[in-house]
Amino acid sequence: MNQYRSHNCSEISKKDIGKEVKISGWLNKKRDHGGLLFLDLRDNYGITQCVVDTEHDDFDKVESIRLESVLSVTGSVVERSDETINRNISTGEVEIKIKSFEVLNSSEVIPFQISQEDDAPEDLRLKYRFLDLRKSRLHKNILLRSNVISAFRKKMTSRGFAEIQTPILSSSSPEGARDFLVPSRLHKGRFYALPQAPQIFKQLLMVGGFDKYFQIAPCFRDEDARADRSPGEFYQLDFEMSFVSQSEIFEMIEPVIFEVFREFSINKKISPPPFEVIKFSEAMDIFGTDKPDLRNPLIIQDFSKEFLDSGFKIFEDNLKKNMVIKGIKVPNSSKKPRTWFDKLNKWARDLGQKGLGYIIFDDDEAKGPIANNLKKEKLSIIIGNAALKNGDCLFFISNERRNAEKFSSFAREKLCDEINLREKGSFRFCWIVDYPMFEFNNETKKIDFSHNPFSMPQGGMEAIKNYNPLEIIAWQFDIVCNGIELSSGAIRNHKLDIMIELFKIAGYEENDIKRQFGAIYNAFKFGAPPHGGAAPGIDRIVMLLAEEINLREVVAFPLNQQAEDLMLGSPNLIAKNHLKELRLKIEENKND
RNA sequence: GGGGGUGUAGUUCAGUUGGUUAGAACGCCUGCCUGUCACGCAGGAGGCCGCGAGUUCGAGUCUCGUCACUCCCGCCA
Repeated sequence: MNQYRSHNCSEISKKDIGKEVKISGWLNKKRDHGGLLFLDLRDNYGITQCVVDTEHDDFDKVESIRLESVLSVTGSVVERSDETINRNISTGEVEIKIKSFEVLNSSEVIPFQISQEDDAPEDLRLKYRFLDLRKSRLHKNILLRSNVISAFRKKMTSRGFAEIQTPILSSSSPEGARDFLVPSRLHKGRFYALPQAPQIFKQLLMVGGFDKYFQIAPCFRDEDARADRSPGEFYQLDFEMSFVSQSEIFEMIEPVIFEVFREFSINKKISPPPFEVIKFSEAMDIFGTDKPDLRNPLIIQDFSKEFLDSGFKIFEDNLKKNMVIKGIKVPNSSKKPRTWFDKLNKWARDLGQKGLGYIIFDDDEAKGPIANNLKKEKLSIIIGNAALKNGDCLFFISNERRNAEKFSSFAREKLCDEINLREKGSFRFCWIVDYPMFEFNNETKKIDFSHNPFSMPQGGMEAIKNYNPLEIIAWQFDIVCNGIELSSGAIRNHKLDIMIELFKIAGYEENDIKRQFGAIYNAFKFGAPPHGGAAPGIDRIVMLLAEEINLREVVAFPLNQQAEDLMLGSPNLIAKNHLKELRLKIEENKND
């Protein structure tokens, strides 16, 4: 028999009545009746109530044990009377009458409550993460994460994917996010970099003939945090396949994701495969973003044409300045008080817009300052094109295209929540496809890669020869769920001549590729198979499944927003001799 | 790098137009209590009101600065 327990804290039941058992765990709660004392013992699996009364010689000692101490209890399993059964816990029909006990490790007074939610500040929770992890919500999240990862492993393995590790000490890449650097002791002045993703390695695995690769891959990016973006590190279900088309990648991964969401969510409506496919350009038009939340029924329409020569001076002037006019129709809003519209207007101004104009449609007529200034025939065209019905409002955003798209996507979300239109209890997946290969950089006035320089352009060399670079579409795609980007992927470019042409467009010479991406350049001269893949973000998937809005709630030991570990105190200062060995010197700056 | 929010007891919060000794709940300590499971009852301890200036007869409250945390923008091919 195990030294510490015969059962865990969730498994003792009526069938054990009369048995002598031993359990160990944390003292979750005490209820002291003076002559009678109840102790709830908690472990990873559940809670068991133990009871002791003054007949026991060590009653006073038990009474004085502090919450969250670890103890083991030996005693007999006793049936509870009907009126004292606790239906909330699995062991609620029985309790343990304590014969003997041992405090295995006592606890000081805890800095925040564990047996009940107490909204402790996050920095305190992070400092005492080992206590925070005992709380049922976080504990469940971390176990969920474990189960999700394990399910992904099984599903990928059963589909013939090989799990292969790639290096953590890798080399800095010139494009993309800032790297974390690791100084080399053996090579003065040289650095490793932690991989932003195993991108190059997985492509080289394809060149190495492995056909189907996956990995639960840590990725490191030295960029600022968001609620859904951990600073420092995060995990992806990284996978890559040879001899596949985009649609075959979709067919492979859709059921994997669907099944995981179905297995690990309760009572949720989940988009079944095949997922909706939306072109990037279409998404930008309708949603103003390439990560639309499809639970939000509102859509964005363009009204630039309608406002030409319309009589509404402000928008006419904007159109002359090459701006656009976007509209969002919102149902059930015409009866909102004036203050509601004023607040929305203020909200828009706070976000740097000139305002948020609107037409109210009620009693079969359009009202409000914009409607009053519009020529009649233009107004009826707008009403017709927006299909306005009584009760609707049509909100307008006017700005330069990029800005208008971005803000209208915010407005679409804001208005949806204002009217409470968001579909509840569902996971809505879609693919965003056909990303442009290049984009025009307004600052440098040059053409840049818009997404991933290693994606295959649709149409291959023909497209490069026959189209304006900004019209070239890449075999590049994202998976989006409820407005969160879960994954991006691509059919990779495995042809060196095409790659050289693409890099030329972006202003690089062949030698630049050779120098910066030497391994790929080399490998693609020796028989690279056509290949492609993607990398769904594990943290975000678990976050959605756990219904958390912050990534830190699904990571066991997260960094805070400033990328510090408040428990270990990292990043920390390094001893002089350690630095010396690495031949590093810290430059003191007066401004620091 | 920039913008917003928050900062009062161990924790969550209240604190009036600036005005006596800064309150409550939970937690902690002490006592009472033999069927609780948010146990109950009584009492007690616990405060650099984030920090620093300033205005004022007087600042938790007003002003400026600063720090911490958080959300967002930039950034994240």
